Amino acid sequence: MGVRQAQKQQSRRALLDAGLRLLEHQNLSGLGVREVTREAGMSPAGFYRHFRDLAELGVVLVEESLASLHGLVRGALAEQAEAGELIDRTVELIAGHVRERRAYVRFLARERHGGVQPVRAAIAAELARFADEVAEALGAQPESEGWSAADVRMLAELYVDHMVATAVAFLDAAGPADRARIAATARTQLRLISVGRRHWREG
Amino acid sequence: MGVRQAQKQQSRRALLDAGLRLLEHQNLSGLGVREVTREAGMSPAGFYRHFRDLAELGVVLVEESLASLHGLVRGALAEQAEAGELIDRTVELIAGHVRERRAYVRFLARERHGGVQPVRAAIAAELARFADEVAEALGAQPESEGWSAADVRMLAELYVDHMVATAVAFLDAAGPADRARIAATARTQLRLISVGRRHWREG
DNA sequence: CGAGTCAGCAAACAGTTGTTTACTGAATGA
DNA sequence: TCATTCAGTAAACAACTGTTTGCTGACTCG
Repeated sequence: MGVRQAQKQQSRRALLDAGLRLLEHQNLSGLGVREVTREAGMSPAGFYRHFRDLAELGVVLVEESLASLHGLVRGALAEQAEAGELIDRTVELIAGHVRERRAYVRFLARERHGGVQPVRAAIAAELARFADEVAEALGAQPESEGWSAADVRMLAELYVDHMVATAVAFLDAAGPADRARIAATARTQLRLISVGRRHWREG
Repeated sequence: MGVRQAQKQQSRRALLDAGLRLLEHQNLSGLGVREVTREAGMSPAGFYRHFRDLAELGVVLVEESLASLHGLVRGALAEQAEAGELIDRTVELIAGHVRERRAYVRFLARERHGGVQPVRAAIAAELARFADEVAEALGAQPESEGWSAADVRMLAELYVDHMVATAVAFLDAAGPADRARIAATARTQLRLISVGRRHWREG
C-alpha cells in the first residue's frame, strides 16, 4: 500500500476514533459531521472523502464493535470445561471485554435501539449471527441431547440477551465492589438457567 | 381547578404528546424544542412555560411510561395461579402492553441507554423499583422457601431483564406470525427459568 | 522529469437551532 | 368592576448545522 493510501487510512481511522470518543457521551443521531471533523482535526468537507453519511460511519463502528466479540465467545464456547467453571470464565470474559472496549460496548448499547435505522439493522443482524453461533456451539454439547433445534435456538437467544444485559450492567458499574456484585448476580443467573436446562425433560 | 389551570394542563399534554409522537422515530438527544412546539402547534417560547429542558420533558415521559406498567405487573404477580398459566398470562400481558402503549415502550427502549443522563437515571431508578416489587412478590410465593433475599432479588432482576427484552422483541415484530414466535420463545424461556428455580437446591 | 490524481482545505450557501425580550389579552379574585 | 396575573406570542439574537464549490499541493506512475 502506497503512502497515499496509508495517509487516507490514517485519516479515516482518526474520524472513526473521534466519532467513537464523542459517542461515549452522546447519541449517534445527536452527532454532527462538523463535530466529528473538529474532534479529528480535519476540515468538515474532508469527511465526505471517507463517508457519505454519519450513518455510514456508524455502521463501520458496529462492524468493528462486534468483530472482536465473535472470536472471543467462539473461543470460550469451544472449550470443554465443567459447567460451573465455564460460567465463571464467561462472566470474567464479559467483564474483561467491557473493561478493554468500554467505548464500543457503550456505543452498541446506545444504538441498538437508537434512532438511526441502518445502524440498528446492522446491530440486529450481528446479534442474530451471534445467536446462531451460540446455538451451534450449544447443539454440539452433550447436554443438548434430545433438544429440538428450535429449543436450542431459544436457549441461545436467552444466553445472548443475558450477555448483553450483563455487559451493560458492567458498563454502569460504580466501582470494584459494584462490579463484583454484578458478576456474582450474572453467575448465579447463568447457574439457574443451567440447572433448568439439566432438568428440562422432567418439566 | 380553574379554567386557567385546565388550559395550561392541556397545552402541557399537547407538548408531551407531540414529544412522544416525534420520539417514535428519533432520539431524545436529536429532538429540538422548536420541533416539539411546531408539532404541538405552539410558539417556541411557550415551551419554557412548562419545562426548563427537553430532558425535563423526557423525565416526565419516563414516569408516565412506567406508571401504567407498575399496576399491570403488580396485578399479574398477585394472582395465585398455576405456574404454567401464570407464564402464559404474563407474556400475553407484555404483548398487550406493547400493542397499546407502543410509543412509550419504544421511548423507554431508546432512552434506557441514550445520551441524556437525567432520563437514563430516571429509567434505571424505575426499573430498580420494579425489580423490588417483583422480588417482594416472588418472596411471598411458597416456591421461594429457603431462598436468601439476595437470591430472590437476583431472580427478580432476571425476570425484569427478560421482560424488557421480550417487550423490545415484540416492538420490532414484523407481523402476527412473528409475534407468535416471539411469544412462544418468551414462554419457553420463562418455563426454563421456572424449572431451574424448582430444582435450585439440588444444584 | 512531468502530467495526472485526489485528500484535504477555506469559503460560502441557505437553513436551522436554543433562548431572551417585550408584548397581548384572557382568566382571576378582591 | 378593575387591577393583577400569567400562558402564549412574535421578533430578534448569535451560534450553529450539512453540504457544495473551486482550489492547492503532495503523492503516483509512465
